[in-house]
Amino acid sequence: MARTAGSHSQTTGPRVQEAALRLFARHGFAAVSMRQIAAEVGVQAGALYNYTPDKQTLLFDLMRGHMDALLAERAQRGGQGSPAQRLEEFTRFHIRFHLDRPDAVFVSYMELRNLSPENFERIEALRRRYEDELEGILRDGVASGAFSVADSKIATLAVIAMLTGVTTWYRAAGRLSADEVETIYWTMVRKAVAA
Amino acid sequence: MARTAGSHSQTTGPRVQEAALRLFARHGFAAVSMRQIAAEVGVQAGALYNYTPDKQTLLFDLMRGHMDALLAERAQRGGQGSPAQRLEEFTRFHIRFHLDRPDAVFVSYMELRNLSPENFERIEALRRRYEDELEGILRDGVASGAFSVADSKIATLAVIAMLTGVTTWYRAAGRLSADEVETIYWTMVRKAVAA
DNA sequence: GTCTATAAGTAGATAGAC
DNA sequence: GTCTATCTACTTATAGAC
Repeated sequence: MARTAGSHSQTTGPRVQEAALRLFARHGFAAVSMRQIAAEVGVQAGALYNYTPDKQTLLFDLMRGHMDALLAERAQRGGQGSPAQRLEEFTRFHIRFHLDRPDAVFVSYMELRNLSPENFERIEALRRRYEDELEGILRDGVASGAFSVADSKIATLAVIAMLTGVTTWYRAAGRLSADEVETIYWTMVRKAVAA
Repeated sequence: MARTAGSHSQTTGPRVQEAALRLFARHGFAAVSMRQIAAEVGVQAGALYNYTPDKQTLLFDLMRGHMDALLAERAQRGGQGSPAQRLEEFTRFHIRFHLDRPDAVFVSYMELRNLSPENFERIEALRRRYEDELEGILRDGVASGAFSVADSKIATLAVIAMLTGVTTWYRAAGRLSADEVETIYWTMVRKAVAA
């Protein structure tokens, strides 16, 4: 039987990552034991060490994978058009990307404290690259007179905080579709930075 | 020598709470042991149990204390004036209150997962009361024609997420005073919900 | 109120059989 | 590649001396 399109891999490596992501999101990195992850996958704890040298690296790999996917998808969608068009595209992309990966978002924002200093710096560098793209859009809009913000860096962080907050309350089964949510947030972002 | 005004209590109970708050904020509830808290206070681990029945209750008391202080300060400042005036007051209050207590904010938003189900529900009820006040302001403004938002509940959560985000980057030693930050955020909030 | 000592259980990680 | 077994260290919480 052919593998179902879009189904998850049946090999153990990816299943370890999926189980760890789900458990870390639900209970927190420090509260989850390697034995719990192993039980979720259906192997014994010792077997996990075929796939990660230690628990810290497992966390780091999850977070780096999330940030890499975020930046890779941004790179694909070349920001074209006016600042307002680019801002709308960024806003809708950010919401959609984050709603599609609630566990990865949760872990990537909540478990920064549990990264070793070196790993923390690597993740922060990736996050800054993402923020810099939004700040560039805002700066361009200010330069062209389309936008007005007192401080482009603060506006960047404010917009991202507002948009990322969707993940704390959105449920796919709720009264609003992802598309409706995007439109509501885009209206607020557009007005907040308007000239 | 008289006790310095505003100095912390010298009794052990409050010092346990302060140490726990600081350590939970820095490393996370699950990653901090009772021994670490005791070492920070300067006693042995067993002595902590004179001040809390268990670690879970210690966390809950910290979070309830934070929410109680938040609601108590709101109750003092009766929301008077036009919706726009009340929204500005709420915005400035929220930023100031949260910047004054970075550790309590961090713990209260990050450690919800580590509360027992009963304790989680109690904290959530307090948080909803706070959100409801902002939603009331937004609803009143929409009714009077001063504001325009597509969905008052989503606008409430979006504004709070944006404002609370300040705590992730603000440093008292940075280039902006708390007052300047308040003004920048108020400008964005005002425009985002403007009619 | 704080101490020392300890109970009873769990943690991350490794060794070696299969 | 997975298992069982194990090492060492640490966990929360309690008991009883002072």
